[in-house]
Amino acid sequence: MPKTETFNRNHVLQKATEVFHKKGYNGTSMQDLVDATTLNRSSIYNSFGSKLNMFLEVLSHYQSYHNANFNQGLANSYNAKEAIETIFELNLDEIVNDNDRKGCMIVNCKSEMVNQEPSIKSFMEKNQDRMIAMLEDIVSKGQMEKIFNKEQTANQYALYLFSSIQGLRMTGILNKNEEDLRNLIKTVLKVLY
Amino acid sequence: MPKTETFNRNHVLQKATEVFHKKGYNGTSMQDLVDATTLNRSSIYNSFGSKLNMFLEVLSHYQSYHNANFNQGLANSYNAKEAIETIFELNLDEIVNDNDRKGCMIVNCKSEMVNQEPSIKSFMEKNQDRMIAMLEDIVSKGQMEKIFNKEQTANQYALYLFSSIQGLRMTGILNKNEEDLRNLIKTVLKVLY
DNA sequence: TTTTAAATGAAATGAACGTTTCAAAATTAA
DNA sequence: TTAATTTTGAAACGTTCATTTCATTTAAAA
Repeated sequence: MPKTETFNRNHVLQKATEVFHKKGYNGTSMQDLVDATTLNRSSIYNSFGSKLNMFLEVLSHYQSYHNANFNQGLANSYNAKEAIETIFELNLDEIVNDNDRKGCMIVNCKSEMVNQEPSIKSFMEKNQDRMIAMLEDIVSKGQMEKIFNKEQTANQYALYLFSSIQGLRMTGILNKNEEDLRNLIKTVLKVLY
Repeated sequence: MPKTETFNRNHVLQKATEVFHKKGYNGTSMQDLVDATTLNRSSIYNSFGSKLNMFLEVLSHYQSYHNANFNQGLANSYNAKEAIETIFELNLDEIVNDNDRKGCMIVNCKSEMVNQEPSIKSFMEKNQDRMIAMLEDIVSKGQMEKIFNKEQTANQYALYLFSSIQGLRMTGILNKNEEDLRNLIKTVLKVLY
């Protein structure tokens, strides 16, 4: 009986992601989203409820796209050392290909909205927990394989790596010199071996 | 002959800094600034020209306040190791005392505006150059004193430290556990010794 | 005291903001 | 074809945006 949703929700989210990533939440207007998605203003509100709600979906979309990328990289890794190096390599790729210096959308959003919007704060807390759990898992395996030292706990190293990734993403906004960044990563990882 | 500027420009900048730091550039309205400074709307435009121009002055104000803090810390340091530790300690203090999780205003602004506003990009490039030059100088001294190793150049270590500070500030937005952060800093600095 | 320029107050500018409304068009299942 | 429901278009909502205007008030230098 009903007319079913005709537009491709993922495609719309992708277009919305590009705008939000480029301009940030407060810098993006509803008109920007109408233009980018070529959806009608009413359709956006019908389907997403509000600008904030759409942004939250966009964040999840961006996050799962990233995770898919990471998981594929990790699946192809022989051991913990390679897994960690893959994570940093994927981040490096994103930096080098980020021609308009947008940075990581999740890092940007954390800096823009955590202290303003509880739903975003909660998203970021879960994101951090998940990231650290994943890193801790890898480090832990590396320590059992004696590839990584045990001078600090896997959890401590995980927080260190999480912090280093954020630093790398911030640094990569202005410095996209691949040699510099590879060296930076090398220095970051040295402490594990 | 003329009536001279009666309001305290530094005090006004301080109040404006608090708003911009809390809400970000796009999240701050002219009304917010009128309320915070208790200056008249016209006076703000007379004295600062535009919102963007005021923000640029605010950034410099924030930066020089920071530099003063850092320089005092550095002046009291016996050697390069202490100097670097002081820099991280001062950042840790700011994180722990940042009750509303605003993060570092310069990091936030970099993530919000570098790809949108050329004047901000230029500010951030200069900021980065200055920071790295300062860090390189300290590392270089530490290497001469044989307190730091020479496995990487002073410039490479400086970029690493710059990146680590940004990571620390991003991490400190959600994680303000002092033990965690001290451990993180310890891990960051280990590679130098 | 007069001159000069800055600070103020309050209102207005027009554009943009996020959101709502609702009738018309489109599409699918019965 | 009919009934059900979503998408669309376009306009409008009231609010807020950054900025301008200008007459008035203030205060210091001449």
